[in-house]
Amino acid sequence: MMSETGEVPPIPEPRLPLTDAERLFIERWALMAASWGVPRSMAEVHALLFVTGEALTADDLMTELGISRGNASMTIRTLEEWGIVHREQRANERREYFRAEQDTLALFSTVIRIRKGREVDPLLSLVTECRARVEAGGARSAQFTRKLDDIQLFVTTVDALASRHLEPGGDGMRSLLGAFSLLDTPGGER
Amino acid sequence: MMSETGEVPPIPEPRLPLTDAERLFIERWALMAASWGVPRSMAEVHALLFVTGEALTADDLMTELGISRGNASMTIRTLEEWGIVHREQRANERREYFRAEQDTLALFSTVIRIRKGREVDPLLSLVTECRARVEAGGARSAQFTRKLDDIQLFVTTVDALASRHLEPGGDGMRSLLGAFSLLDTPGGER
DNA sequence: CCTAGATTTCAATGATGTCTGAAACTGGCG
DNA sequence: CGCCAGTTTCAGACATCATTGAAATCTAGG
Repeated sequence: MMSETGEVPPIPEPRLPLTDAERLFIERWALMAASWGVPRSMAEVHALLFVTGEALTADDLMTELGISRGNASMTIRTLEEWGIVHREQRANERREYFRAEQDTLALFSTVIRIRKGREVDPLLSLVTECRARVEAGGARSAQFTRKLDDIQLFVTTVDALASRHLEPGGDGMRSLLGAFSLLDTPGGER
Repeated sequence: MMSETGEVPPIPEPRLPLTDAERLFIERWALMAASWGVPRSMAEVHALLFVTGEALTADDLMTELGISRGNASMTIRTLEEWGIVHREQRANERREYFRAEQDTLALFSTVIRIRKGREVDPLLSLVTECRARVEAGGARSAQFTRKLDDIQLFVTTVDALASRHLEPGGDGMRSLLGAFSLLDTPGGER
């Protein structure tokens, strides 16, 4: 595929000389991913794509990060499902290239949306099911109901916020951060 | 307080007949804890203490949840460090009782504060260290710097919010939820 | 100072989830 | 039609982390 012309093919892929800063970023990003419940190698793949902004092949990922082909494949699929990595096809090229979402705030927005779905939304069905089973008679039922009310208050507020500012396409994240700064300036308490 | 008179001491501990709703709550809470990075048995212990609101002994926890003494001990220590469970000493009683924070929103506040420390704050040192290493010359250095700027914007905003509304003692959580509802009503975009 | 009830610690075990590597699959090209 | 570059799948190896249980430690009372 690169022997097409037969002349001066000395530099096959000048895409990937990483700087020190970039390497550090990848390492730390992967380390943090642990406390996020994200597999290390998945975080590495994403960090590499994110930080370079380049379109890379599966082999680039494998050699640069020292992971297996199978791992790279499955990881990329997941990243794609999350919507933070996209496939690209090059003319006259069989193999696929992968590129990461470059808008940092959109990335955070996506991550938060996914985690809200995993970690906050289930609380709502918890509340619903528990409500269906509290018998008014129980000694602790009043306290319990109050707790359920508070949980629901929390979840619905987060929900409203998310559906307003965290929708897939938009740049709602930036407006959300803006709104927060406004909240901060008045200096209401203490 | 009920064996005071010395007569009819037939029921040693009437603290713990759990209702169906309470049992369900504990089960689900523990299940969700998995996606939170919290050990299952730790979530169970906390859920039991939280949902009943009673002061329970280590043995209560062990028999009700079917966990070992060692596990109960270490788990309680951690919950104590997080500030959502407290020890109590009863007069004329050697063994300790444990009781959970009962204010639901204060609980969420604590959880969010802890997770921010684990998951958001490290981003700041990542940014700082990376900045120290970007050489202005690199081909991608401009893009990289922009990303670092955005990450820092995100972290500092979250930080400001947290230090204003999520401080240990206060009921800042309620005011935060209130502020969010305000944000929602105007209906700025789309 | 000793004893007994209660708690903490920690090495060994068990469970859970990630990663690898080889085999199966896909689709384009000679 | 069959080969080849590339991609996906999956069973088993491996690593990580929670949990146990017994031994060490602690503390109040005798």
